[in-house]
Amino acid sequence: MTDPRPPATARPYDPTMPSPSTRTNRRAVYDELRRRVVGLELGPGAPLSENELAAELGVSRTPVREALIMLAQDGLVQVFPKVGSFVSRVDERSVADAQFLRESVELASLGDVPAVPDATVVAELRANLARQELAERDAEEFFRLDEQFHQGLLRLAHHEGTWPAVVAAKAHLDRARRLGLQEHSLHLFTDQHTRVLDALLDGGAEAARPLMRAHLRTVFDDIARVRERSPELFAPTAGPPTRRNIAVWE
Amino acid sequence: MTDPRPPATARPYDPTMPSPSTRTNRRAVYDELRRRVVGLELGPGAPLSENELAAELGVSRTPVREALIMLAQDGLVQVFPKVGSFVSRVDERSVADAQFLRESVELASLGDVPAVPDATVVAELRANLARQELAERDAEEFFRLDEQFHQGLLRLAHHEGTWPAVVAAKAHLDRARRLGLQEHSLHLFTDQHTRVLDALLDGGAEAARPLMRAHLRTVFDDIARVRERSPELFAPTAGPPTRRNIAVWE
DNA sequence: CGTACCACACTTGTATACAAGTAGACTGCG
DNA sequence: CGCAGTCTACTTGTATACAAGTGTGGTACG
Repeated sequence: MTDPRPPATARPYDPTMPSPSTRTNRRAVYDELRRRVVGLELGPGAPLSENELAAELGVSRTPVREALIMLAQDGLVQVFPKVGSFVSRVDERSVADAQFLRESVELASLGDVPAVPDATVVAELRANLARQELAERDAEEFFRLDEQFHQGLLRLAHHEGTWPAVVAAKAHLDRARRLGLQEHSLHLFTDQHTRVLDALLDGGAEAARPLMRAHLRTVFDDIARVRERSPELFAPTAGPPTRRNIAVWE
Repeated sequence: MTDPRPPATARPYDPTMPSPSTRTNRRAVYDELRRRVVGLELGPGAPLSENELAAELGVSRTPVREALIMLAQDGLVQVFPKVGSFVSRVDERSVADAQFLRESVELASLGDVPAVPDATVVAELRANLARQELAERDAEEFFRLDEQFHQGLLRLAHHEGTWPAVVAAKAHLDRARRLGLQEHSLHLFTDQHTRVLDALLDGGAEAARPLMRAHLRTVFDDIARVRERSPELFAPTAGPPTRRNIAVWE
Protein backbone atom coordinates (compact mmCIF):
# COMPACT_ATOMS: atom_id res chain seq x y z
CA MET A 1 0.00 0.00 0.00
CA THR A 2 0.96 3.56 -0.14
CA ASP A 3 1.30 3.81 3.61
CA PRO A 4 3.83 1.26 4.77
CA ARG A 5 4.34 0.72 8.44
CA PRO A 6 7.31 2.44 9.97
CA PRO A 7 10.17 0.18 10.96
CA ALA A 8 9.97 -1.45 14.36
CA THR A 9 13.35 -0.04 15.31
CA ALA A 10 12.97 2.45 18.10
CA ARG A 11 14.75 5.64 17.14
CA PRO A 12 16.26 7.90 19.77
CA TYR A 13 16.13 10.99 17.64
CA ASP A 14 19.38 12.77 17.15
CA PRO A 15 19.36 16.39 18.30
CA THR A 16 21.53 17.34 15.34
CA MET A 17 19.28 19.58 13.35
CA PRO A 18 19.45 18.72 9.66
CA SER A 19 17.19 21.23 8.04
CA PRO A 20 17.65 24.64 9.60
CA SER A 21 21.43 24.44 9.78
CA THR A 22 22.21 23.25 6.27
CA ARG A 23 22.84 26.21 4.03
CA THR A 24 21.84 25.58 0.49
CA ASN A 25 22.58 27.82 -2.45
CA ARG A 26 18.87 28.49 -2.77
CA ARG A 27 18.84 29.88 0.73
CA ALA A 28 21.90 32.01 0.12
CA VAL A 29 20.41 33.46 -3.06
CA TYR A 30 17.11 34.08 -1.30
CA ASP A 31 18.78 35.92 1.55
CA GLU A 32 20.91 37.98 -0.80
CA LEU A 33 18.05 38.96 -3.09
CA ARG A 34 15.77 39.72 -0.20
CA ARG A 35 18.43 41.93 1.28
CA ARG A 36 18.77 43.80 -1.98
CA VAL A 37 15.03 44.21 -2.43
CA VAL A 38 14.22 45.31 1.11
CA GLY A 39 17.28 47.52 1.14
CA LEU A 40 16.12 49.15 -2.09
CA GLU A 41 19.36 48.17 -3.78
CA LEU A 42 16.88 46.68 -6.23
CA GLY A 43 14.13 49.24 -6.55
CA PRO A 44 10.45 48.57 -7.21
CA GLY A 45 9.98 47.53 -10.83
CA ALA A 46 13.56 46.45 -11.34
CA PRO A 47 13.89 43.49 -13.72
CA LEU A 48 15.28 40.25 -12.37
CA SER A 49 16.63 37.91 -14.99
CA GLU A 50 17.21 34.38 -13.80
CA ASN A 51 20.10 33.97 -16.19
CA GLU A 52 21.77 37.21 -15.23
CA LEU A 53 21.42 36.53 -11.52
CA ALA A 54 22.71 33.00 -11.96
CA ALA A 55 25.77 34.25 -13.81
CA GLU A 56 26.39 37.01 -11.30
CA LEU A 57 26.00 34.83 -8.24
CA GLY A 58 27.95 31.96 -9.72
CA VAL A 59 25.21 29.35 -9.58
CA SER A 60 22.84 27.77 -12.05
CA ARG A 61 19.32 28.93 -12.79
CA THR A 62 17.77 26.38 -10.45
CA PRO A 63 18.57 27.93 -7.05
CA VAL A 64 17.98 31.41 -8.45
CA ARG A 65 14.64 30.40 -9.82
CA GLU A 66 13.60 28.74 -6.58
CA ALA A 67 14.66 31.78 -4.59
CA LEU A 68 12.55 33.97 -6.86
CA ILE A 69 9.57 31.71 -6.26
CA MET A 70 10.05 32.15 -2.53
CA LEU A 71 10.29 35.90 -2.90
CA ALA A 72 7.16 35.87 -5.04
CA GLN A 73 5.32 34.15 -2.21
CA ASP A 74 6.54 36.89 0.09
CA GLY A 75 5.02 39.42 -2.30
CA LEU A 76 8.39 41.02 -2.96
CA VAL A 77 8.70 39.78 -6.54
CA GLN A 78 6.24 39.37 -9.36
CA VAL A 79 6.78 36.65 -11.92
CA PHE A 80 5.12 36.98 -15.30
CA PRO A 81 5.40 33.70 -17.16
CA LYS A 82 7.33 33.90 -20.38
CA VAL A 83 7.78 37.64 -19.85
CA GLY A 84 10.02 38.30 -16.89
CA SER A 85 10.39 38.72 -13.14
CA PHE A 86 10.33 42.10 -11.49
CA VAL A 87 10.61 43.57 -8.04
CA SER A 88 7.09 44.32 -6.85
CA ARG A 89 5.96 47.89 -6.84
CA VAL A 90 4.72 49.33 -3.58
CA ASP A 91 1.01 49.70 -3.98
CA GLU A 92 -1.05 51.76 -1.61
CA ARG A 93 -3.39 48.93 -0.69
CA SER A 94 -0.62 46.58 0.36
CA VAL A 95 1.01 49.26 2.46
CA ALA A 96 -2.24 50.13 4.18
CA ASP A 97 -3.00 46.47 4.83
CA ALA A 98 0.45 45.84 6.20
CA GLN A 99 0.10 48.88 8.40
CA PHE A 100 -3.23 47.70 9.74
CA LEU A 101 -1.95 44.22 10.43
CA ARG A 102 1.14 45.47 12.17
CA GLU A 103 -0.80 47.94 14.24
CA SER A 104 -3.34 45.32 15.27
CA VAL A 105 -0.74 42.81 16.39
CA GLU A 106 1.61 45.21 18.12
CA LEU A 107 -1.13 47.05 19.96
CA ALA A 108 -2.82 43.84 21.04
CA SER A 109 0.53 42.52 22.15
CA LEU A 110 0.94 45.40 24.60
CA GLY A 111 -2.06 44.09 26.48
CA ASP A 112 -0.34 40.77 27.11
CA VAL A 113 2.84 42.17 28.65
CA PRO A 114 2.96 40.82 32.20
CA ALA A 115 2.88 43.25 35.11
CA VAL A 116 6.47 42.37 35.91
CA PRO A 117 8.17 42.02 32.54
CA ASP A 118 11.23 39.91 31.90
CA ALA A 119 14.11 41.98 33.25
CA THR A 120 16.54 40.59 30.69
CA VAL A 121 14.42 41.66 27.75
CA VAL A 122 13.84 45.07 29.31
CA ALA A 123 17.57 45.50 29.67
CA GLU A 124 18.03 44.55 26.03
CA LEU A 125 15.45 47.11 25.00
CA ARG A 126 17.20 49.79 27.04
CA ALA A 127 20.50 48.90 25.46
CA ASN A 128 18.87 48.97 22.09
CA LEU A 129 17.53 52.46 22.70
CA ALA A 130 20.97 53.63 23.72
CA ARG A 131 22.41 52.34 20.48
CA GLN A 132 19.59 53.97 18.54
CA GLU A 133 20.76 57.35 19.79
CA LEU A 134 24.25 56.61 18.63
CA ALA A 135 23.09 55.45 15.23
CA GLU A 136 21.36 58.61 14.19
CA ARG A 137 23.71 59.02 11.28
CA ASP A 138 23.58 55.44 10.06
CA ALA A 139 20.15 54.74 8.62
CA GLU A 140 20.96 51.10 7.93
CA GLU A 141 22.01 50.49 11.50
CA PHE A 142 19.00 52.39 12.79
CA PHE A 143 16.66 50.32 10.68
CA ARG A 144 18.13 47.15 12.13
CA LEU A 145 17.80 48.44 15.68
CA ASP A 146 14.24 49.53 15.02
CA GLU A 147 13.33 46.00 13.97
CA GLN A 148 14.99 44.57 17.04
CA PHE A 149 13.16 46.99 19.26
CA HIS A 150 9.72 46.12 17.98
CA GLN A 151 10.54 42.45 18.05
CA GLY A 152 11.66 42.84 21.65
CA LEU A 153 8.33 44.37 22.58
CA LEU A 154 6.59 41.32 21.14
CA ARG A 155 8.92 39.16 23.16
CA LEU A 156 7.89 40.96 26.34
CA ALA A 157 4.35 39.75 25.68
CA HIS A 158 5.59 36.25 24.80
CA HIS A 159 4.30 36.71 21.30
CA GLU A 160 7.63 36.68 19.55
CA GLY A 161 6.37 33.84 17.42
CA THR A 162 4.19 36.23 15.49
CA TRP A 163 7.15 38.31 14.44
CA PRO A 164 7.95 36.34 11.31
CA ALA A 165 4.37 36.65 10.15
CA VAL A 166 4.43 40.37 10.80
CA VAL A 167 7.72 40.68 8.96
CA ALA A 168 6.39 38.81 5.96
CA ALA A 169 3.21 40.84 5.85
CA LYS A 170 4.90 44.18 6.21
CA ALA A 171 7.46 43.60 3.48
CA HIS A 172 6.00 46.36 1.37
CA LEU A 173 5.79 48.59 4.41
CA ASP A 174 9.46 48.08 5.10
CA ARG A 175 10.52 49.20 1.67
CA ALA A 176 8.33 52.27 1.77
CA ARG A 177 9.52 53.00 5.26
CA ARG A 178 13.11 52.89 4.18
CA LEU A 179 12.32 55.48 1.57
CA GLY A 180 10.75 57.68 4.20
CA LEU A 181 13.42 57.40 6.84
CA GLN A 182 15.06 60.51 5.50
CA GLU A 183 11.93 62.51 6.11
CA HIS A 184 12.44 62.92 9.82
CA SER A 185 15.44 63.17 11.99
CA LEU A 186 15.92 59.67 13.29
CA HIS A 187 15.99 61.17 16.73
CA LEU A 188 12.21 61.55 16.58
CA PHE A 189 11.78 57.80 16.27
CA THR A 190 14.21 57.07 19.08
CA ASP A 191 12.25 59.51 21.20
CA GLN A 192 8.97 57.81 20.38
CA HIS A 193 10.46 54.42 21.13
CA THR A 194 11.70 55.60 24.50
CA ARG A 195 8.35 57.07 25.45
CA VAL A 196 6.52 53.91 24.48
CA LEU A 197 8.76 51.74 26.60
CA ASP A 198 8.64 54.12 29.55
CA ALA A 199 4.87 54.34 29.41
CA LEU A 200 4.57 50.57 29.12
CA LEU A 201 6.74 49.88 32.15
CA ASP A 202 5.21 52.68 34.16
CA GLY A 203 1.55 52.81 33.26
CA GLY A 204 1.00 49.50 31.49
CA ALA A 205 -0.65 48.82 28.18
CA GLU A 206 -3.29 51.52 28.53
CA ALA A 207 -0.63 54.19 28.81
CA ALA A 208 1.58 52.78 26.07
CA ARG A 209 -1.06 52.04 23.46
CA PRO A 210 -1.80 55.60 22.28
CA LEU A 211 1.90 56.38 22.10
CA MET A 212 2.57 53.27 20.08
CA ARG A 213 -0.31 54.03 17.76
CA ALA A 214 0.99 57.54 17.21
CA HIS A 215 4.45 56.16 16.50
CA LEU A 216 3.22 53.68 13.93
CA ARG A 217 1.06 56.35 12.34
CA THR A 218 4.10 58.59 11.99
CA VAL A 219 5.72 55.93 9.89
CA PHE A 220 2.58 55.50 7.83
CA ASP A 221 2.24 59.21 7.20
CA ASP A 222 5.83 59.31 6.05
CA ILE A 223 5.00 56.77 3.41
CA ALA A 224 2.15 58.90 2.10
CA ARG A 225 4.56 61.79 1.76
CA VAL A 226 7.05 59.66 -0.11
CA ARG A 227 4.34 58.53 -2.46
CA GLU A 228 3.54 62.08 -3.43
CA ARG A 229 7.16 62.74 -4.17
CA SER A 230 8.01 59.48 -5.96
CA PRO A 231 4.82 58.12 -7.46
CA GLU A 232 6.68 55.90 -9.90
CA LEU A 233 7.60 53.58 -7.06
CA PHE A 234 3.96 52.99 -6.17
CA ALA A 235 2.53 50.85 -8.88
CA PRO A 236 -0.62 52.07 -10.47
CA THR A 237 -0.06 49.69 -13.34
CA ALA A 238 -1.48 46.19 -13.39
CA GLY A 239 0.70 44.70 -16.07
CA PRO A 240 4.39 44.02 -16.10
CA PRO A 241 6.84 46.80 -16.82
CA THR A 242 8.13 47.14 -20.33
CA ARG A 243 11.03 44.94 -21.13
CA ARG A 244 14.41 46.50 -20.72
CA ASN A 245 16.70 46.94 -23.68
CA ILE A 246 18.23 43.77 -24.96
CA ALA A 247 21.81 43.02 -24.17
CA VAL A 248 24.36 44.92 -26.21
CA TRP A 249 26.70 43.19 -28.60
CA GLU A 250 30.32 43.21 -27.69
CA MET B 1 -17.77 42.41 -8.77
CA THR B 2 -18.32 38.73 -8.57
CA ASP B 3 -15.54 36.27 -8.68
CA PRO B 4 -15.74 34.30 -11.90
CA ARG B 5 -13.54 31.54 -10.67
CA PRO B 6 -15.22 28.42 -9.33
CA PRO B 7 -15.23 28.51 -5.54
CA ALA B 8 -13.94 24.97 -5.33
CA THR B 9 -10.73 25.93 -3.58
CA ALA B 10 -10.43 29.16 -1.68
CA ARG B 11 -7.10 30.23 -3.05
CA PRO B 12 -5.04 31.62 -0.19
CA TYR B 13 -2.99 34.15 -1.98
CA ASP B 14 -1.92 34.93 -5.49
CA PRO B 15 0.40 37.88 -5.91
CA THR B 16 0.91 37.07 -9.59
CA MET B 17 -2.50 37.46 -11.09
CA PRO B 18 -2.63 40.88 -12.74
CA SER B 19 -2.03 39.40 -16.17
CA PRO B 20 -4.28 36.78 -17.73
CA SER B 21 -4.52 33.81 -15.44
CA THR B 22 -1.65 31.67 -16.62
CA ARG B 23 -2.15 28.24 -15.21
CA THR B 24 1.19 26.54 -14.73
CA ASN B 25 1.73 22.99 -13.56
CA ARG B 26 3.50 24.33 -10.53
CA ARG B 27 0.36 26.22 -9.57
CA ALA B 28 -1.84 23.19 -10.11
CA VAL B 29 0.41 20.99 -7.98
CA TYR B 30 0.58 23.65 -5.28
CA ASP B 31 -3.19 23.99 -5.14
CA GLU B 32 -3.70 20.24 -5.08
CA LEU B 33 -1.13 19.58 -2.39
CA ARG B 34 -2.34 22.49 -0.30
CA ARG B 35 -5.85 21.14 -0.54
CA ARG B 36 -4.70 17.72 0.62
CA VAL B 37 -2.67 19.11 3.51
CA VAL B 38 -5.24 21.57 4.82
CA GLY B 39 -7.98 18.99 4.31
CA LEU B 40 -5.96 16.49 6.33
CA GLU B 41 -5.97 14.09 3.42
CA LEU B 42 -2.25 14.27 4.05
CA GLY B 43 -1.89 14.22 7.83
CA PRO B 44 0.82 15.91 9.87
CA GLY B 45 4.09 14.03 9.50
CA ALA B 46 3.12 12.35 6.23
CA PRO B 47 6.08 11.84 3.89
CA LEU B 48 6.09 13.66 0.58
CA SER B 49 8.37 12.18 -2.03
CA GLU B 50 9.03 14.44 -4.98
CA ASN B 51 9.41 11.45 -7.26
CA GLU B 52 6.24 9.75 -6.08
CA LEU B 53 4.20 12.92 -6.38
CA ALA B 54 5.62 13.63 -9.82
CA ALA B 55 4.67 10.17 -11.01
CA GLU B 56 1.23 10.34 -9.46
CA LEU B 57 0.44 13.78 -10.81
CA GLY B 58 1.91 13.09 -14.21
CA VAL B 59 4.54 15.83 -14.22
CA SER B 60 8.27 15.98 -13.67
CA ARG B 61 10.01 16.68 -10.41
CA THR B 62 10.45 20.35 -11.19
CA PRO B 63 6.92 21.67 -10.66
CA VAL B 64 6.43 19.31 -7.72
CA ARG B 65 9.61 20.50 -6.11
CA GLU B 66 8.74 24.14 -6.63
CA ALA B 67 5.28 23.60 -5.20
CA LEU B 68 6.83 21.99 -2.13
CA ILE B 69 9.08 25.02 -1.71
CA MET B 70 6.03 27.26 -1.78
CA LEU B 71 4.27 25.07 0.78
CA ALA B 72 7.38 25.12 2.93
CA GLN B 73 7.25 28.91 2.92
CA ASP B 74 3.65 28.67 4.04
CA GLY B 75 4.80 26.52 6.93
CA LEU B 76 2.73 23.58 5.79
CA VAL B 77 5.67 21.42 4.72
CA GLN B 78 9.10 20.81 6.16
CA VAL B 79 11.98 19.96 3.83
CA PHE B 80 14.99 18.17 5.26
CA PRO B 81 17.78 18.25 2.70
CA LYS B 82 18.92 14.83 1.57
CA VAL B 83 16.41 13.24 3.95
CA GLY B 84 12.88 13.96 2.84
CA SER B 85 9.92 16.29 2.85
CA PHE B 86 7.11 15.92 5.32
CA VAL B 87 3.82 17.57 6.15
CA SER B 88 4.47 19.87 9.10
CA ARG B 89 3.27 18.80 12.49
CA VAL B 90 0.97 21.13 14.36
CA ASP B 91 2.97 22.48 17.20
CA GLU B 92 1.47 24.28 20.14
CA ARG B 93 3.51 27.42 19.67
CA SER B 94 2.48 27.93 16.06
CA VAL B 95 -1.17 27.40 16.88
CA ALA B 96 -1.08 29.86 19.74
CA ASP B 97 0.71 32.43 17.63
CA ALA B 98 -1.73 32.02 14.78
CA GLN B 99 -4.59 32.35 17.22
CA PHE B 100 -3.15 35.56 18.64
CA LEU B 101 -2.57 37.06 15.23
CA ARG B 102 -6.00 36.18 14.01
CA GLU B 103 -7.65 37.49 17.12
CA SER B 104 -5.71 40.74 16.96
CA VAL B 105 -6.58 41.44 13.36
CA GLU B 106 -10.21 40.39 13.47
CA LEU B 107 -10.97 42.24 16.69
CA ALA B 108 -9.20 45.38 15.52
CA SER B 109 -11.06 45.14 12.26
CA LEU B 110 -14.40 45.36 14.02
CA GLY B 111 -13.50 48.84 15.14
CA ASP B 112 -13.13 49.99 11.56
CA VAL B 113 -16.54 48.86 10.37
CA PRO B 114 -18.38 52.01 9.27
CA ALA B 115 -21.57 53.03 11.06
CA VAL B 116 -23.53 52.23 7.94
CA PRO B 117 -21.94 49.08 6.53
CA ASP B 118 -22.04 48.06 2.90
CA ALA B 119 -25.53 46.62 2.41
CA THR B 120 -24.33 44.20 -0.25
CA VAL B 121 -21.74 42.64 2.00
CA VAL B 122 -24.22 42.46 4.86
CA ALA B 123 -26.64 40.64 2.60
CA GLU B 124 -23.91 38.20 1.62
CA LEU B 125 -23.15 37.56 5.26
CA ARG B 126 -26.81 36.89 5.97
CA ALA B 127 -27.04 34.52 3.07
CA ASN B 128 -23.88 32.85 4.25
CA LEU B 129 -25.36 32.32 7.72
CA ALA B 130 -28.45 30.78 6.18
CA ARG B 131 -26.31 28.33 4.29
CA GLN B 132 -24.33 27.56 7.43
CA GLU B 133 -27.50 26.29 9.06
CA LEU B 134 -28.17 24.05 6.12
CA ALA B 135 -24.63 22.70 6.11
CA GLU B 136 -24.60 21.31 9.60
CA ARG B 137 -24.01 17.83 8.31
CA ASP B 138 -21.34 18.69 5.81
CA ALA B 139 -18.21 19.72 7.67
CA GLU B 140 -16.32 20.51 4.47
CA GLU B 141 -19.01 22.87 3.30
CA PHE B 142 -19.29 24.43 6.72
CA PHE B 143 -15.57 25.02 6.87
CA ARG B 144 -15.71 26.83 3.56
CA LEU B 145 -18.62 28.97 4.67
CA ASP B 146 -16.88 29.76 7.92
CA GLU B 147 -13.90 31.11 6.00
CA GLN B 148 -16.14 33.19 3.79
CA PHE B 149 -17.95 34.59 6.80
CA HIS B 150 -14.83 35.78 8.56
CA GLN B 151 -13.45 37.14 5.31
CA GLY B 152 -16.71 39.03 4.81
CA LEU B 153 -16.38 40.65 8.20
CA LEU B 154 -12.96 41.91 7.22
CA ARG B 155 -14.46 43.23 4.02
CA LEU B 156 -17.00 45.21 6.01
CA ALA B 157 -14.11 47.07 7.57
CA HIS B 158 -12.37 47.44 4.21
CA HIS B 159 -9.53 45.34 5.46
CA GLU B 160 -10.06 42.42 3.17
CA GLY B 161 -6.50 42.85 1.99
CA THR B 162 -5.24 41.42 5.25
CA TRP B 163 -7.15 38.19 4.74
CA PRO B 164 -4.42 36.46 2.74
CA ALA B 165 -1.90 37.23 5.46
CA VAL B 166 -4.26 35.90 8.09
CA VAL B 167 -4.89 32.80 6.05
CA ALA B 168 -1.19 32.14 5.60
CA ALA B 169 -0.44 32.69 9.26
CA LYS B 170 -3.25 30.52 10.51
CA ALA B 171 -2.47 27.55 8.31
CA HIS B 172 -1.63 25.44 11.29
CA LEU B 173 -4.69 26.71 13.07
CA ASP B 174 -6.86 25.63 10.16
CA ARG B 175 -5.64 22.08 10.24
CA ALA B 176 -6.07 21.79 13.98
CA ARG B 177 -9.46 23.38 13.70
CA ARG B 178 -10.56 20.85 11.14
CA LEU B 179 -9.65 18.12 13.56
CA GLY B 180 -11.70 19.81 16.24
CA LEU B 181 -14.76 20.55 14.20
CA GLN B 182 -16.29 17.30 15.36
CA GLU B 183 -16.07 18.38 18.95
CA HIS B 184 -19.09 20.62 18.88
CA SER B 185 -22.30 20.57 17.01
CA LEU B 186 -21.68 22.92 14.13
CA HIS B 187 -24.84 24.69 15.16
CA LEU B 188 -22.94 26.29 18.03
CA PHE B 189 -20.62 28.05 15.60
CA THR B 190 -23.45 29.20 13.39
CA ASP B 191 -25.10 30.59 16.48
CA GLN B 192 -21.98 32.43 17.52
CA HIS B 193 -21.56 33.83 14.04
CA THR B 194 -25.12 35.11 14.01
CA ARG B 195 -24.75 36.78 17.37
CA VAL B 196 -21.53 38.47 16.35
CA LEU B 197 -23.09 39.91 13.22
CA ASP B 198 -26.25 41.00 15.02
CA ALA B 199 -24.28 42.69 17.76
CA LEU B 200 -22.02 44.39 15.25
CA LEU B 201 -24.87 45.83 13.23
CA ASP B 202 -26.87 46.75 16.31
CA GLY B 203 -24.39 47.86 18.94
CA GLY B 204 -21.24 48.41 16.96
CA ALA B 205 -17.75 47.15 17.59
CA GLU B 206 -17.97 47.46 21.36
CA ALA B 207 -20.89 45.05 21.43
CA ALA B 208 -19.46 42.61 18.94
CA ARG B 209 -15.91 42.39 20.24
CA PRO B 210 -16.50 40.23 23.33
CA LEU B 211 -18.71 37.88 21.34
CA MET B 212 -16.10 37.54 18.64
CA ARG B 213 -13.39 36.94 21.18
CA ALA B 214 -15.45 34.24 22.81
CA HIS B 215 -16.09 32.65 19.45
CA LEU B 216 -12.44 32.55 18.50
CA ARG B 217 -11.55 31.20 21.92
CA THR B 218 -14.04 28.40 21.45
CA VAL B 219 -12.10 27.30 18.41
CA PHE B 220 -8.83 27.58 20.28
CA ASP B 221 -10.09 25.53 23.20
CA ASP B 222 -11.24 22.85 20.79
CA ILE B 223 -7.72 22.54 19.53
CA ALA B 224 -6.39 22.02 23.03
CA ARG B 225 -8.86 19.20 23.46
CA VAL B 226 -7.83 17.60 20.19
CA ARG B 227 -4.22 17.79 21.26
CA GLU B 228 -4.94 15.80 24.38
CA ARG B 229 -6.65 13.14 22.36
CA SER B 230 -4.22 12.93 19.45
CA PRO B 231 -0.83 14.10 20.68
CA GLU B 232 0.99 12.45 17.79
CA LEU B 233 -0.27 15.14 15.47
CA PHE B 234 1.19 17.91 17.60
CA ALA B 235 4.70 16.93 17.32
CA PRO B 236 7.82 17.27 19.23
CA THR B 237 9.16 19.69 16.65
CA ALA B 238 12.85 19.01 16.15
CA GLY B 239 13.89 16.04 14.04
CA PRO B 240 12.41 14.61 10.87
CA PRO B 241 10.22 11.52 11.07
CA THR B 242 11.80 8.16 10.43
CA ARG B 243 12.07 7.26 6.81
CA ARG B 244 9.35 5.00 5.55
CA ASN B 245 10.11 1.53 4.26
CA ILE B 246 11.67 1.29 0.87
CA ALA B 247 9.54 0.43 -2.11
CA VAL B 248 8.49 -3.19 -2.35
CA TRP B 249 9.57 -5.43 -5.22
CA GLU B 250 6.83 -6.56 -7.48
C1' DC C 1 6.42 58.55 -44.56
C1' DG C 2 3.44 55.29 -42.25
C1' DT C 3 2.18 50.64 -41.33
C1' DA C 4 1.95 45.86 -41.29
C1' DC C 5 4.67 42.00 -40.69
C1' DC C 6 8.19 38.92 -39.54
C1' DA C 7 12.26 37.28 -37.38
C1' DC C 8 14.99 37.11 -33.43
C1' DA C 9 16.52 37.49 -28.87
C1' DC C 10 15.07 36.85 -24.41
C1' DT C 11 11.95 35.27 -21.05
C1' DT C 12 10.12 31.63 -17.84
C1' DG C 13 8.22 26.57 -17.64
C1' DT C 14 9.42 21.85 -17.74
C1' DA C 15 12.06 17.60 -18.15
C1' DT C 16 16.10 15.13 -17.16
C1' DA C 17 20.83 13.78 -15.66
C1' DC C 18 23.96 13.82 -12.20
C1' DA C 19 25.90 14.95 -7.44
C1' DA C 20 25.97 14.61 -2.49
C1' DG C 21 24.24 12.74 1.59
C1' DT C 22 21.29 9.90 4.82
C1' DA C 23 19.75 5.99 7.12
C1' DG C 24 17.74 1.53 7.07
C1' DA C 25 19.09 -3.29 5.70
C1' DC C 26 22.14 -6.69 5.35
C1' DT C 27 26.26 -9.46 6.09
C1' DG C 28 30.16 -11.10 8.31
C1' DC C 29 32.58 -11.68 12.45
C1' DG C 30 33.26 -12.45 17.33
C1' DC D 1 23.02 -14.03 19.65
C1' DG D 2 24.97 -9.29 19.39
C1' DC D 3 27.30 -5.88 17.09
C1' DA D 4 29.97 -3.38 13.77
C1' DG D 5 30.82 -2.22 9.22
C1' DT D 6 29.38 -1.87 4.59
C1' DC D 7 25.88 -1.79 1.04
C1' DT D 8 22.35 0.14 -1.20
C1' DA D 9 18.16 2.33 -2.25
C1' DC D 10 16.25 6.51 -1.52
C1' DT D 11 16.27 11.40 -0.63
C1' DT D 12 16.85 16.37 -2.02
C1' DG D 13 20.24 19.90 -4.34
C1' DT D 14 22.10 21.50 -8.57
C1' DA D 15 23.18 21.91 -13.44
C1' DT D 16 21.69 21.77 -18.04
C1' DA D 17 18.94 21.05 -22.30
C1' DC D 18 14.88 21.91 -24.50
C1' DA D 19 10.00 23.78 -25.09
C1' DA D 20 6.70 27.46 -25.40
C1' DG D 21 5.55 32.14 -25.51
C1' DT D 22 6.25 37.34 -25.73
C1' DG D 23 7.65 41.82 -27.05
C1' DT D 24 10.80 44.60 -29.48
C1' DG D 25 13.16 46.18 -33.47
C1' DG D 26 14.12 45.93 -38.11
C1' DT D 27 12.32 45.48 -42.73
C1' DA D 28 9.60 45.33 -46.63
C1' DC D 29 5.68 47.16 -48.71
C1' DG D 30 1.82 50.30 -49.75
